Amino acid sequence: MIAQVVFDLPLEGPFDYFIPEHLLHHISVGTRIKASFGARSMTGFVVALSPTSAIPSLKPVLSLPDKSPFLNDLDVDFAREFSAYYGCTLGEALFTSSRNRDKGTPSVRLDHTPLLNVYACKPLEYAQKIKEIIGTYQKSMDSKTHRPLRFLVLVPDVFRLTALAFIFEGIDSVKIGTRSSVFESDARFDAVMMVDEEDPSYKEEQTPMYETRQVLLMRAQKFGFDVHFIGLSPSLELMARVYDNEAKYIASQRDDIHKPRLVDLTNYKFVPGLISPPVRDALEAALKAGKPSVLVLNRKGLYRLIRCTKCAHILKCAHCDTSMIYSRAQAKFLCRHCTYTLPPNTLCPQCQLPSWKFMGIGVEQVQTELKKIFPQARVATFERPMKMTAQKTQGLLLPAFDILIGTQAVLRFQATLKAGVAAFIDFDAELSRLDMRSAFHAFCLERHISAMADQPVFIQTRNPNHYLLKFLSEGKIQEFYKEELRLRKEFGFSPFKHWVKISWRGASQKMVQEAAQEVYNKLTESLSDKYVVTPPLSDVVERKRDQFRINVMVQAFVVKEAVAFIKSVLGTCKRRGRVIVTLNIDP
DNA sequence: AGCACGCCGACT
DNA sequence: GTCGGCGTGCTC
Repeated sequence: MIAQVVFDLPLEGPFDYFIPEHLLHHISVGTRIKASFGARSMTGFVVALSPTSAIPSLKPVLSLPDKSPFLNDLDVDFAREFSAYYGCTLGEALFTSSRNRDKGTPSVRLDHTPLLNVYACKPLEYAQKIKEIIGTYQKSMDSKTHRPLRFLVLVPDVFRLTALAFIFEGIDSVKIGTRSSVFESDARFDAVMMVDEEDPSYKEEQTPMYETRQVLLMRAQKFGFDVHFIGLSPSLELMARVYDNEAKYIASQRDDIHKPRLVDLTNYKFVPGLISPPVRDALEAALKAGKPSVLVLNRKGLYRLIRCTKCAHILKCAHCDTSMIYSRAQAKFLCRHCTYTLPPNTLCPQCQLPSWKFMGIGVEQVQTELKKIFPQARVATFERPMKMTAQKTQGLLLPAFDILIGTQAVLRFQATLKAGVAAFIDFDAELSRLDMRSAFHAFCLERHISAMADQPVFIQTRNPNHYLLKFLSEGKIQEFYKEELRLRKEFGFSPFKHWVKISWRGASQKMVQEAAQEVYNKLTESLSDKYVVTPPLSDVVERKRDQFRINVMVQAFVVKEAVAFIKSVLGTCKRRGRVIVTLNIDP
């Protein structure tokens, strides 16, 4: 008997191995095996069994690392689908979907049409909502014949993991996990609940760059379990399903999030210009009432640009194509993409002077201004420090404060912090980002900050006629979804059309350019009318950690078709030593 | 991907 | 003379 085996490599395979007599009855599709591959010994997955092989001389399966099969044929089926969608090999798909999984738990399938529910409610009510959903399953359960109920809850980050783990401590019918736990979802769970499914943390940023919601929906279809999405600002992908009657939308009865209050900055001339009079008055009132306030400035609490006053030279990172930023807290210059830092007494490389001018605004300037206006107030700042480990961050607590200034990182306190006043210092920065999702991101941020405050949130803007601000201030949430979906349809974005981003990176700019150009030429030659293909273009950050980056975007109706096409073209292209190619679906 | 093989240039 | 850079090709 021949085992067809795949490895955790960018090689399609499969590779044939003969099964020695003594292992014959222990090997099936999904079994993990050890075998020699080229000059090294590797672990692989059996993806098929065959009596014959076209390869004349075969190596043997050496050993089995597990007592029972690690995965089964259903898992291999799923991995096939996953690899076709995300453009990785079957081996890479099997290894990613098994990496964080308990040993010996191949997937279970039920012939059941999955229920898709979308619950709109506030973060404070999430735990309650999960309990309610569990309650409905307990009610409808046949107590005599049924096994114990089991639920899987997916959360975007460790903060919500620890918060929910605390609430559900000792309840072993509920398993809580982050992104990679999605691969544990199968019919052994009566339902899978996904919290804040629009959160960007759900997107894996390493290959295969999967989107957790997409994987969950793929698995629900394949394995037949119910899915309940719980969140305050469901994604457009999900709402499109709601409008198409593929998912049921259930709004919380007490949907008491206030409409925001717009502060049109063009109506005010105030010095120095960060806190407008209406926000200042509201903060003063909150201070008198002894209530905490939250100010959001979604820029790291640092000065954004450092320029020499003499020669206008801008201080840049030695390894990335970005300007350095200054941290008053750490008292040094930082690069936001790598670990490179420069001491505060750094001289201008051109004129050897230490006379830097700090440009742009950050959390620290707001803090300075507030201390002038309210000298008696306790002002705290919060931002996500770079390169922070999960353990460190979990232990991070807020000091006692009257006014908190923070980036969107303050959202990690949304389950516990209740603010009197909440305000966006510069909402326009959210809207002007070079990203087609910027309006939706701004919408999510506004909804979550609003839900933290017990009075209408202030939005400082110079652009009050932006459609997002119009809809928000009029409380027309569904209208915003419909407009955003209309735009996505018009410009061909998810969920209507999809974009595959092909990225090249490497130390040699020339080699990266050549590699991208070769693929672009072949893509446009062979099927130019079926797909829209953008020419090779440098990434927003041209060089990151000493690597040059170039992207090509391919727009397509059906992701799997486009991915298959792109992979076939990549296969015919010259393989350049130190240029790395990656695919990102709907980046 | 990673490892071997093989071909050139630079050194004890 | 040999060490080591890196381009090429292969892995059942």
